[in-house]
Amino acid sequence: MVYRRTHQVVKRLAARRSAILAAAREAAAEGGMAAVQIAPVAVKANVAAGTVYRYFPSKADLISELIAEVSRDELAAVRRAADAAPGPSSALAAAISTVAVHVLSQRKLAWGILAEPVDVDVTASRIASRREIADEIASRIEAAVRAGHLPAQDTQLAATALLGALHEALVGPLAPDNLDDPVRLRDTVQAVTLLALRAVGVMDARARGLVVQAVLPVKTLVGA
Amino acid sequence: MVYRRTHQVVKRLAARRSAILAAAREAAAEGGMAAVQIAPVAVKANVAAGTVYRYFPSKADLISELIAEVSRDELAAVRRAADAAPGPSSALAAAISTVAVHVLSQRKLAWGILAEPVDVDVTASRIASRREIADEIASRIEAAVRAGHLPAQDTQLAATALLGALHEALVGPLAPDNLDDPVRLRDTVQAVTLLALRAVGVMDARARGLVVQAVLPVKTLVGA
DNA sequence: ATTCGCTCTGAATAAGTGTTCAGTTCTTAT
DNA sequence: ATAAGAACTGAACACTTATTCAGAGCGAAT
Repeated sequence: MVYRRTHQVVKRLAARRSAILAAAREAAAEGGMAAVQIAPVAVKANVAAGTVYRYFPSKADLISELIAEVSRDELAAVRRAADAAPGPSSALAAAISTVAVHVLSQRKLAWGILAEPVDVDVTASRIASRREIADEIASRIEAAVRAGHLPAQDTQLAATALLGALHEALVGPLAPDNLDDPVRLRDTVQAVTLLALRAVGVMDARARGLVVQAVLPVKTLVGA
Repeated sequence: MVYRRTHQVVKRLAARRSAILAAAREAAAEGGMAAVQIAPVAVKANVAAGTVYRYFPSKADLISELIAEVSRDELAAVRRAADAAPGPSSALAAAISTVAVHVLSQRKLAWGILAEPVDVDVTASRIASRREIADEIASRIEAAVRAGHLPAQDTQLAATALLGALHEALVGPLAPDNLDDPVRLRDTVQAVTLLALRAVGVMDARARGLVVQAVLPVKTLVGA
C-alpha cells in the first residue's frame, strides 16, 4: 500500500466539495437555477467539468444539496428569530417576517430554490425543503393556539398557505418590483406579515403590534 | 387563380386548431405540462408533428395559448360567481372559493398552468394569466374596502398573496393528498377560504358566515 | 380531367447540456 | 527516486425533443 488518504487530502477534498456547492449557490443567486450548469459551475469552482462528478453523482444531486443547504440556513434563521421572541404570538410573527426578509434578501436564489423550472428532477428535495419550514411555522401556530391566542385550526394547512402567500407576494412573478427601495421593502414585509397573522386569526389591532415587534429586529438580516 | 379558401376549408382549419389545443389541454390535465410534447399531442389530435407547426409557430406559443384559454375559463367562472353574490364581501368570498374549487377540480392542469417547470419560456403568458385573476380579486377586495367591510390596504399585494396561499395550500407539493374525498375537499376549501378572508381583515365570525354562503353554491362546479 | 396551390406528412436535422472515460497529473509510502 | 493508487482533466459522446422541409396528398376552379 503506497497511497493513503492523509488528513491534508481529506481536507482538500472537503474544501473542493464546498467550493463546488458554493459556486452553484453563487450561480443560482446571480442567474437563478438556469445558471446552475455543470460547465459554468466547474469554472467558478476552478475545476474541470468531470471533477464535479467525483463529488456529486449527478446534477440533480448537486442541486438537491444546494436546496437542502439554503433551506437549512433559512430554517436556522427562523428558529433563532422565533426563539428570541417573548411569547408564542410574537414568535409566530417573528418566524413569518424572518421568512419574508430572508426570501427578499435573495430573491433569485429563493425563486430558484422554490419554484424555478429546472431540467432535472429536484422535486423531492424541494418538497423536503418546504416541509421543514412549513413544519416549523405550523408548530409555532400550534403553540399560539395552545396559548389561547388563536382559534383552533388545521395548522399544517395554515402554514402551507402562509408560505404560499409570502412567496407569491414577495418573489413570485407578480411581486412588486421596487423592493430594492428599503422603505418600500419594509412596508411590504410589514404588509404581508400582517396579512399572514390575520389569516391565522390574530385580531387586527394585536396583529399590528406584533408586526412592528417582529419586523424591526430582523431588519439587520437584509444587510447580511 | 385555381384555389380559394372555401368556407368549408376555413371551418376545417379552425377545427384542427381547436383539436390541437384540446389535445394539449388533455395531455396537460393527464400528465401535467411535461406531457405536453409535440409528438404525443399531434397523435392525440390525429395530425402529424409537422402539422402542429402550421397552427402554432412554436411549442411556446401552443402552451401560451393553452394557458390563456384555461385562464379565460377560470376568470369567467370567478366573475360569474362573484357577480351572483348579494354584496361585496360575499362576492369576495365567492371569488375566492371559486378559485379554490376550480383549481382543485383539475389539480394537474392547474399546477401545469401555474408553476410546473416547462422547457420553453411561457413566463409572459403565465404572468398575464395570474395578473388577470389577481386583478379580479383585487377589485373585489377594493369593493369590500369601499363598502367599509374591510380595512384599507394594498389590494394588489393582498390579492397576490391570497392566490399564492390558495395555490400552495391546494395544488402545491405540500397540499393535502386525500382531496379526492368530497367531504375532506369541502372542508379544505372552507378552511382556505376562511383563512383568505381573515387575511384581508374580515372579522372571524362574519367570515365563517361568508364561507358557508360562498362554498355551497359553487360546489356544483366540481362535477362539471 | 387537369392543373395550381395549399395542406399534411414524418423522417431527418439541430442544438443544448449532462455525462463519461482514457489519459495525465498529483500524492503518498518505500 | 520510484511505484501505485487516487484525483483531475476536457474533449467526445449520448440523449432528448423541438423544429424543419422535400415530397405526397388533397381541394377548388376551369
